[in-house]
Amino acid sequence: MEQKRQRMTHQRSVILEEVQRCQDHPTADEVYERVRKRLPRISMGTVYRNLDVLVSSGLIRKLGPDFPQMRFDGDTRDHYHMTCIGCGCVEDMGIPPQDDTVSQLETALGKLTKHGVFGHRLEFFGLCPDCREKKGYLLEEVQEIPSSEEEQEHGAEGE
Amino acid sequence: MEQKRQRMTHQRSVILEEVQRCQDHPTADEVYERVRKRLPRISMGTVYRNLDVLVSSGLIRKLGPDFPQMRFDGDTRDHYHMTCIGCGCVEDMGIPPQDDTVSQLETALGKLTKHGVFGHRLEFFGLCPDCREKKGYLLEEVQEIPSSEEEQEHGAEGE
DNA sequence: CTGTTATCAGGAATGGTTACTAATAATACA
DNA sequence: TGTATTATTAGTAACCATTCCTGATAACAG
Ligand SMILES: [Mn+2]
Ligand SMILES: [Mn+2]
Ligand SMILES: [Zn+2]
Ligand SMILES: [Zn+2]
Repeated sequence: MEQKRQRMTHQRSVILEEVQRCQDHPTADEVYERVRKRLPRISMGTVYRNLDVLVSSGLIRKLGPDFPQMRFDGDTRDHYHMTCIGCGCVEDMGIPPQDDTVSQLETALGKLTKHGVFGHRLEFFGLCPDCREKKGYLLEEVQEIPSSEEEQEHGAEGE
Repeated sequence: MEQKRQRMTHQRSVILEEVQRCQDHPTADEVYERVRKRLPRISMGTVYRNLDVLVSSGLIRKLGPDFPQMRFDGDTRDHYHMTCIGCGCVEDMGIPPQDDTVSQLETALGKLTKHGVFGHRLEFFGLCPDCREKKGYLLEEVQEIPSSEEEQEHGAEGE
């Protein structure tokens, strides 16, 4: 399973340039619109394909829904969730959040409020008990799937 | 604009029961499958409609992508983002995260690692400068849109 | 009961994304 | 500098989750 080496096409480099140019966070169709001004014949599929290539080679990052489906929770109390990157299931965190950490976070948030921030969300990624049992998972597949969620954000840390 | 008062239909109560029964976090189609065992003629549209009604009346919660589109970032350095609940844009947080808060968070995370957690994501919600300018926004529309993102999760706090 | 009308089932439409295919062009190397 | 190999392309169809539309049904106020 050797990775086929990839070519630098005109389309790919233009897409990269356009994503890097501004410091905003364009959606795929916004990238498409920008690129189309320079390459009027480019297709949406090419944009999506190259964005993925660029993400997996680390040249850009993907922000976005980790899983596209909405989920519902009959428990309306405040609690944290862990999304399993193995199977995509969502579990309540068995361990209650460290209160001091959270309150520090909220204190920091308070300072940010005057800058327009008034809410946050903290979510966890990991492996559910079922997926943990299927050993070797961590070593094999984990690197592939979450090229978008694993190391993606800010504070995400490897073990 | 008085809200039309809602009826308690058989379908609605069954959907509520099924979401509340287990403590997992079903997707809409999983709810559909469960409900269908009791109401074989129910339709997917009914499930979606009622899930939304139940969410907005506070009986259940919605977890899920706040915005369904992926976004891309040409800046691969670690940094936080704020999603504007007014227009949906994503901005870099002007203010760097408080290091002590983040390190505390990661310390707490370390403890969780042995429970299968090995990553997290922290994102912020707020109003971008453009939307902040359109005053009254906060008072008018904010309550409607984020019935799902505003107070939804764990640590989300009002100002 | 009865009239009003919120809600229903069914199906079509939408939006974002991915998959397929024959044609094209980037690169290794002769 | 050709030429062969094959990754990549444009275009289009398929996909999936969700929303919208319709005439029929049923909840419930009076
Ligand atoms: Mn939960
Ligand atoms: Mn950014
Ligand atoms: Zn799992
Ligand atoms: Zn905005």
